Amino acid sequence: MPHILPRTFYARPSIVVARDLIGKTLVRNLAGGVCLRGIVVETEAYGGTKDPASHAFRGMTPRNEIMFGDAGFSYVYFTYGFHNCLNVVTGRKGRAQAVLIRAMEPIEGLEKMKELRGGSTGDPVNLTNGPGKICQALAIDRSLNKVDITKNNSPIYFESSNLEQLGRKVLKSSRIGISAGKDKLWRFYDSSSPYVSHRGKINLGPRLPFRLSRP
DNA sequence: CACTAGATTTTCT
DNA sequence: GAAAATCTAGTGG
Repeated sequence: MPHILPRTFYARPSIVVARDLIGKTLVRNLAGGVCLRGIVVETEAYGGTKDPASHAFRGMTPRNEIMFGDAGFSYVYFTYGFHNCLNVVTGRKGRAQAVLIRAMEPIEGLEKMKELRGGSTGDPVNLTNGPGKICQALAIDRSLNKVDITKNNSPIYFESSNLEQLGRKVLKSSRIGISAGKDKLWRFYDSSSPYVSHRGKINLGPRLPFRLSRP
């Protein structure tokens, strides 16, 4: 039986949480009882004030304040004038660690996701193969910043998945889109998922068919 | 398929 | 004032 990931899951180093979130289910409850779900296939870990790529590198600001709080809360930020990105706060209070959710495989509510993404996106993979795309497909914006993601009435939470054990191979690489801290291999992804972002540049491994075709 | 320019606005220096 | 944890459309091979 799937269960909501508790705060103890998040209260560990971001690198561990990022790795363990691969294969978990991201659940987004919309108003009106609509539920959207997807399997997490790509994440990135961000350290606190010691990580030059982290928003917390230069200390606490109004934007990153939630990173300095307890684990198990959302950190949603807006960037490049267009896009929102979803993170979960991890580690011990004050450490300011977080994990960026970069890609997922949709498993429920695909029609609603398409609609939120503005209709056809060409290749179905384009629905959720990037941090900005996930937020658009799941209707996530800054109004969902600082949300407790360990409650079953939360608009966002993660749960354990029956699909976790389906032979996923988790690989790691340097993080994407950053200028400092590229030496750290803190990006984790399911090597066989077609939904992983930046395929072909960094990712090796075969592009398998849609995972939903599996039992 | 590979590469890049351009969009657009928040955030912090 | 500059940079940004990105995306899309467009070009060229």
